[in-house]
Amino acid sequence: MPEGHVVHRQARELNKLFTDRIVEVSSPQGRFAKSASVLNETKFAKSRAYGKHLFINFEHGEVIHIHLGLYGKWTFLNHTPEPVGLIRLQISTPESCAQLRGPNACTLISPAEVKTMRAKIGPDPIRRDDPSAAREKVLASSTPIGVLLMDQTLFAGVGNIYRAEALFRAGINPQIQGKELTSKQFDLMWNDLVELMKIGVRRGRIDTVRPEHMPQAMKRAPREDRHGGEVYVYRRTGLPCFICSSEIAESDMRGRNLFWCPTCQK
DNA sequence: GGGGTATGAAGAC
DNA sequence: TCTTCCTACCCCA
Repeated sequence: MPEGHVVHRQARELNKLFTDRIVEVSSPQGRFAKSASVLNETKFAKSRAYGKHLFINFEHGEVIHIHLGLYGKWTFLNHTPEPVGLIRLQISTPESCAQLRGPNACTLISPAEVKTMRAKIGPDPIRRDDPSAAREKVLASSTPIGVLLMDQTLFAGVGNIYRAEALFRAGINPQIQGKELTSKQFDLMWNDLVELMKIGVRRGRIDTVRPEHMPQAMKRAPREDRHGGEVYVYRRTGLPCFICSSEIAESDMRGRNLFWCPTCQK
């Protein structure tokens, strides 16, 4: 259940384990079996992450496109066990094994299709892409900024947690239209995402609480969050804001859970 | 054992 | 805006 930082980490891990290695490729669950058999015993070239999309290149130009969706998950092991659960894709060498479960997408695509997909992926804060085009679109949009932040053509790799946390840190109400933001606010938020997501890639978790608010954050109930990081608002509904003590609010925004502080994000 | 939930996004209306 | 897809895990009985 990843946002962009996780996918970038997975791309690195796959490269570490398999780049330039002849790999076994299989699909124990069967749904990717035909493509897997084409790639089996060929050389793994390189994996790359763009936003939440992962592309794996093989020696003869074949590419696997993977999108984890809500449930997708990679497991990395130093041995190849008997399959447990539904494994869509397994890549292995005698020393390493990567198992993919529950992806939204796992397909063999052509270089031309890679190009088409890449064109639809917007600037990625982790790749330090140029956000100029996204800035222009956001500042002209009558769509709420909370919706725009989830638009992968504008903010590739940003998901529900980074959305909520970036808006909180900027003191911006999620309902505000894109065009109500100033250029400066956009840049501050973009640069903040660059920083937050860089930390996310390094640590493998989402931490957004500034040092001065950590004492309040550490006082919370130990079971309060299960996503692993220290955050201001994500899944803290009804709990006191670390800055103003107001209750964190939750609502539905276009089918996704939205969290914010009604006081700090007027 | 069943129901609800989840860090996502495409496609049908 | 709604439905669908994909899987594991948690909570409750």
